[in-house]
Parts: sequence; C-alpha cells; structure tokens
Amino acid sequence: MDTKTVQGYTLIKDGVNRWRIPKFGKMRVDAIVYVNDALLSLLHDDQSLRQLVNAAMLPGVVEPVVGMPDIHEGFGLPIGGVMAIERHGVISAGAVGYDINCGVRLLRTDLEARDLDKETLYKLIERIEHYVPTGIGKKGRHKGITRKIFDDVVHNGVEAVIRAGFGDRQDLNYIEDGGRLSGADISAVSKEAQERGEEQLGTLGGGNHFIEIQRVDRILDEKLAQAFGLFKGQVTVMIHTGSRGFGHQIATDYTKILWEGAKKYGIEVPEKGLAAAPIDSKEGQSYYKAMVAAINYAFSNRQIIMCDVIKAFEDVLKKTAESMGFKLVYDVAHNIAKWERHGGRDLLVHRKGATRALPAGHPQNPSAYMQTGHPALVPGSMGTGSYVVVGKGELSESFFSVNHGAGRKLSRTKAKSITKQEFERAMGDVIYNVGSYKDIVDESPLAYKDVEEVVGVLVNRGITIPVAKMVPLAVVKGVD
DNA sequence: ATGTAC
Repeated sequence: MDTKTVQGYTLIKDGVNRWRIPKFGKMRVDAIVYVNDALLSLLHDDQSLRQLVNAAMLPGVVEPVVGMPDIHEGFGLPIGGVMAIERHGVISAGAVGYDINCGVRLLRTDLEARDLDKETLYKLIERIEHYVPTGIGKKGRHKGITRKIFDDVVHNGVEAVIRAGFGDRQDLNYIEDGGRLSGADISAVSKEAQERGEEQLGTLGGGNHFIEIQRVDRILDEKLAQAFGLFKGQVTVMIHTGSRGFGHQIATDYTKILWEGAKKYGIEVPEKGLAAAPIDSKEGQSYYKAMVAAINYAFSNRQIIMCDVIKAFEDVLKKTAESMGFKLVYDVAHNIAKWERHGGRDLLVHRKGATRALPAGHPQNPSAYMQTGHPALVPGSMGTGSYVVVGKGELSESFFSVNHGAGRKLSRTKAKSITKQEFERAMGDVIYNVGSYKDIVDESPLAYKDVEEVVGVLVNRGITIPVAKMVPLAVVKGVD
C-alpha cells in the first residue's frame, strides 16, 4: 500500500492521482485529494489538508470532501475544495469564500493574433482600462445605470443588465445557470454591502483578477474546439473577477452571523473559517439569500465588463463587435454554493476554487453544449497559459467539479521576495498595464503552480478532456 | 478576495 504523510495526515494512494484520507476522529466522511506526487509535496507547508479534514467534520457533509490539484490554504475550506451537504446539514460562508461567485468568462473572436502588433495590444489594454475601472475600491463607470437596476440585478442576474443595454439575450445561454440563481433577497443584505455593491458594479478589482487578451496556442481536441468556436492562432479574451466589495461585505457580515449561529444551534465548528449554521435555520437561510444576491451580481459584473472590453476593441480596431466575431464562449463560477441533484438527492454543493464541469449529455448543460459538455475555464497565471477543458468519466465523485486554476504555490508575502529580473523573465513577452513590477509581483507566474501539471492531473485521472490552451498576449491587472 | 483594522 502506497502511503504518504503530509501535514501530519496519512494519505493512502487509491487510484491514478487520487489520495485518500480515511475518516478518523470527528471526521464524518473521507477526504479525497486529486494530486500527483509533485503537487502533493507542495502541500507540506500549508494547512490545506487540515482544512479539508475539518470540513469533513461538519454536520450533513456527504462523502467525500474533495481537494483539487490546485488545492492550497484558504480561510475555512481550502481553495480547491468541494464540500457537498445534504438537505438538513449546514451552510458555511467560509466554504464559499470572500469573493462570492468569483469566476471566469471567455470571449472568442474571429481575429488572428498575428494581426495584433505590440502597439495595438498596448492601445487595447489602455482602452480597456479606460472603460473598466480596475483596482481595489474603484467605483463603476455606469453608476447612474447600475444604481437604478441594482435591485433587479441582485434578484434577476444578467437578464437585468441585458435589459439595461449590456449585451444580448443570447448571452444567457452561455453563462452557468443562465446568469441567475433563484432565492436572492436583498433584505438579507446589510445596508453597507448594498452601498458598496451599487457603486462597484462593472469593476474588475485587484489581486488575481484580470482581463487578458490571449492567443489560442494549441488545439487539443479539434471537435470540441470547433463546437466552442475556438481555433489555433485566434484571439480570445478572458475575464476573471467576482462580486467585489458587495460579496466581500456579505461574506464578512455572515461569517460573524454564522459563527454566532453555530454556537446558538450547538454545532461544533473546528475553525472560525468554517463557521456554519443549519441550512434550515434563520441564519443559514439569510446567508443563502444574500449569497445568491452576490452570485447574481458577479455574473452581471462580468457581463458589463465584457461589454466594455468589446467597446475597447471596437474603438481601437475600428470595427464592429459583429465583424470581429465576438461571442461569449462561457462563464463559470468557481466560488459558489448551490443546490444540485446528485445521486437522487438534493445537495448544497460548496465549491471554493473549484469549477463545475458537466460532461456531454448531462441534463444540466446549457442547450448549446448538451452534446459536448460545457466548457470549463481554467486560468493559469498571467505569464503562462490557460485551458479550456470539458468534464468526462468518473466526475460524480467530485460532484462534477474540476480545478479552477493553477493554484498558488507561494503566499503573497513570500512572493514579494521575487526579484524584478525573475519577474520579467517569467512574464516573457506578455504586455501588462502596470508600471512597477512591485504592484503585481505577488501575482507573478513564479507564485503559481505549473498549470500544465495541474491540468494534467485530472486529464490523466480521466475526468477532464483538454480542449484548447491559450497563452497571454496582454493582461490588465488592478492595482491600488 | 477586500474602502487589506474592532
């Protein structure tokens, strides 16, 4: 029997790139981690496995809790964690994350990367920055409109911003859950969160959020790529952002409320980050209503940003969106909790740094992707590359989830010690909008795991099909 | 991730 000890836990190898922590102590279910040896050895210094083990102790948790190959330490559930809870179990804000419905959107075009020279790329990112406010605390350019439609947005999602003129009704078919979950209730959201939300709709934010102009570098599955409108040498645009200060405030508010709730209902919570209350309780219900408001908001935020990015391309290239072939490929959430049907029962699946990936034929696929499975978007770091994959095979164990990115290897603090030379070398020819490398050094490719390796783990495990790899040409990051 | 602090 192949075993390893990491973070004091004994893991048993149980299949290709699959390690099991059998339940012990207060764990109610086993934990499974999808990693290879190299990625497992990166986990020695962090607390991600302990966090996964702790999640396995929560009431109502369903076998197994799952760690993805990009797993690393977070607040509560690790980033790269999946935790499904049965109907009468608990809901946890920390298992969704501070950036509720952080997610990724991919746009395709008919443009060829070879037609965009450096000067044009610089103009494009400059123009994108003109339209899309970036950085922490920034307010939206569309405040006049977004304040008016705010209530509509949180309850009805992307449909509301489309009604206000951002994009086309067709877009709804290319967003997870049609860009809206039901059950939002603004009255469950604090005044403070509402104020932050009204002002920040249509902004990118900071940290790992980005807008990237990419070139399709490799097609790995010709048939699926064609179905997604992707071809080699093509220009694509990837947008990575979430619910900004709105979701953050909700997460902050409810972490406190659920912590008190846990005490009130006598739920043993192993750490503050996993603060949780019964789904059926007043506190749990309120969090769900507020969380869904933030989910709808984040989908809408990416919709507005998409429209602004397309406007920037129209300005610079002096062509219409239509003539450039702009089309939304897909939009996925990777910090979310939602009700899903698994194995004949309704489960509240918490995904934190994990992406849903429904395979071909799964009834929950949007109609456009029923025959193929929907694209799952896996951004790497800003200097390396990103993948489009599709789920396949034994995905039910992970509740139809795959990894969400490369995953951090160095903490932000540790990444600060990367030198300018190291940073520039890692960025290669990629153009970026930031003057000083110091402003984004913690987002250096060197701070991230190797996306090829991370994606390869699930490919080799037989639960994803790689479809296309995109490499960055130019990236817009937010700085303070 | 985040008006990065109760």
